[in-house]
Amino acid sequence: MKAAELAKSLGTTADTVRYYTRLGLLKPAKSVNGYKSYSNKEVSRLKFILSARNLGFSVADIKEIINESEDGKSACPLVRSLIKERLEETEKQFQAMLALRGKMSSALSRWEEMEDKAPTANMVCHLIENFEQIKKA
Amino acid sequence: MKAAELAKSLGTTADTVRYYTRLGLLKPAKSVNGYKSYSNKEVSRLKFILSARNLGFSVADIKEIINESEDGKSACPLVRSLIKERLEETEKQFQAMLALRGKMSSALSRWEEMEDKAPTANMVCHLIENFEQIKKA
DNA sequence: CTTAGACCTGTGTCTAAGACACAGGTCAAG
DNA sequence: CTTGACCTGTGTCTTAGACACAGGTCTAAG
Repeated sequence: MKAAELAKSLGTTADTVRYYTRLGLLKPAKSVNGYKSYSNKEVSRLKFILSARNLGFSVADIKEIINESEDGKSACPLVRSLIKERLEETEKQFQAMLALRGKMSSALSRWEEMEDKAPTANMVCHLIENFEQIKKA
Repeated sequence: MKAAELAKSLGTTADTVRYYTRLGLLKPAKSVNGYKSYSNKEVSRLKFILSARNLGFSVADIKEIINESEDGKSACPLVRSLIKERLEETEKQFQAMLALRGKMSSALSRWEEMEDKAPTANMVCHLIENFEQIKKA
């Protein structure tokens, strides 16, 4: 099985397959022609990686998880602790995006009623430069 | 004014100042000793950049905006159209994060009641591997 | 004047997770 | 045997700075 076939069978790209292979998450055999040859084991391995990515784990997390399981240990405790961390990060980013979205949207609606101004020596764009101040007023 | 002074006066880092300088957004004079020397014009320029970053513009956007204004044109139309784009992107990312947060949080709570399992030949971690399926059941 | 130490410099490299470019290899149809 | 479609591995690029590092500057003490 070639990289592109594996990729297509799981709905991802050959570049992604090659990336995981470069990192050592997939370990294909070298086929005769020098191409990498992926077996059924790689299919389920990739399926696992994609599921984990989908749940918010980083590739580094996944590497750690796989290493643990390859040592014969249960990865479950690690998995639980990692997702706790990732969820906290996600929550922070989520709040940040929420705030940003509000700011952007309020800027957009305010700016639609404001006139254009030419730049001056100390002003690039009055829309941006006055935004925070106006807000306070 | 040295990079670190400029940075501190606006609550950012010297690395950030140097980064913007590298990109040509700040154009300090060369001081005698070879260090870069920032004037008051750079202070207001940096203030502008930080405000724009804060509103969700990318550094590339800001470069574009500054170029427009340095051509003597009003950057306002560009600014409005850029923020519209950025807001749409932010909205998409926001929805994605919302969904991800929900998925992660539901995974976490479910996994806390599930037992550890040792890995098998075709299973790295049953928590992850069974998550989507269980959800459907 | 000298020296120590604190602080600063510019430059180069690193990050995540692939996407993209590219020179070249493979392979089926003709 | 050749054309063309598709594939390969490798190297570089992306964001917005952070960090490392060898060395320069500057102030205070001796």
